[in-house]
Amino acid sequence: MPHPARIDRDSILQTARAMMELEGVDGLSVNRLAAALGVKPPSLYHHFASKAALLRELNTTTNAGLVLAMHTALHTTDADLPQKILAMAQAYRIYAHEHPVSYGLAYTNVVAELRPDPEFLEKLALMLQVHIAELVGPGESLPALRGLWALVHGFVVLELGGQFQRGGDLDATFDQIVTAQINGWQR
Amino acid sequence: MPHPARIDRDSILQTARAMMELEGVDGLSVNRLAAALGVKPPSLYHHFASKAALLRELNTTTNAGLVLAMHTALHTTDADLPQKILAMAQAYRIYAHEHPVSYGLAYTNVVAELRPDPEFLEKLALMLQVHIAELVGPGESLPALRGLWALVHGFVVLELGGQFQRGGDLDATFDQIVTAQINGWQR
DNA sequence: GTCTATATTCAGATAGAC
DNA sequence: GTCTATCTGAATATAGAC
Repeated sequence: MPHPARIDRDSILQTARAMMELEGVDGLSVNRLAAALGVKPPSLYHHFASKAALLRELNTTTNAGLVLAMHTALHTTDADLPQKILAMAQAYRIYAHEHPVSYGLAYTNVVAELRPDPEFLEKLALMLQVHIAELVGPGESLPALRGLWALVHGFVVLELGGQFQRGGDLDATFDQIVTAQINGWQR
Repeated sequence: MPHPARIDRDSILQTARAMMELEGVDGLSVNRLAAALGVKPPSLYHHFASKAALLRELNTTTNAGLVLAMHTALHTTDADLPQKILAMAQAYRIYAHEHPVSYGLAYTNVVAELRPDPEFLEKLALMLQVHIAELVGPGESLPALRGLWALVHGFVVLELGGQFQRGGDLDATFDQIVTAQINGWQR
């Protein structure tokens, strides 16, 4: 058998993700990806229409990972409401730390072309919004959700970008600022 | 005179910035920049050692612009402390809106190579921290500063990235969440 | 200080044989 | 489904003449 099937969508995505995390978004080229898979570049185009399509799939995976992480955090905590929200924020941050390059691809550098299925974004958003609504009332739940998302996202991006140059306990800071944001809405 | 001086550092930076804002970071290539300046690519290398050096200067300009915008906002407001902090946050956001691509280059995609002089970052940080310290006390001023920065940065990046898909009055939301963060620290 | 000309490398993508 | 072979284009950067 000269050419048995050696790759499929999953193995491509997995390798692409690993390569991206190791060498940055720019380090992920079609040529290099093919080489890492032991295959020639044209083969990849039988599985993905374009590089953009591949990146879009990677972003979908990232969002699914975020949703799962938060879901798990939520259901392994039976504390009060503010604690549950904090637990989800922590899970989000941890996931971003574990996949910094993937997270950056999905949420900074945002090119419309690479935006994943909006359905996933809704899922992610609603999961948090439900609990926030309990805290601040349904009328304020959208701005409150956005404030929390902005806070968590901003913190993660700044710390991953090395912008907090004066050190300090960033884990503790994260908990403090999330708590402050929650408290600020409750009064 | 066959070859009079036609460009200098300032004109290069100005044109580079405009080109970047119009066509994105990837639209700014050395070749295209030279063409826009009516000059050939090699000429640029007499003014900047590399493309990275040029981008680093652009980032320094962005940070200087942020500092100036916040400084101006601060000194044209004589309200109480929370209002002053809000005014600075608003000025930061407006500046980012006016230079979205430059802002993105400076604060997302952060490659160490392109990081501007840390001195500017300190300036930017201290300006805010002084006022935050009055609000929360000096001991908490660093985490509080970081929380505010994360919130503002995160909000700006998400809105510029088109991630707030459900519409709404984002100006009002911004004021609300910044106020919530400030209130959360005051209790 | 700018030019012409070019080196070098790499990108994403495709045609057509097997 | 994978291959060989190749296209096309663009990128950053440099040597050396004027």
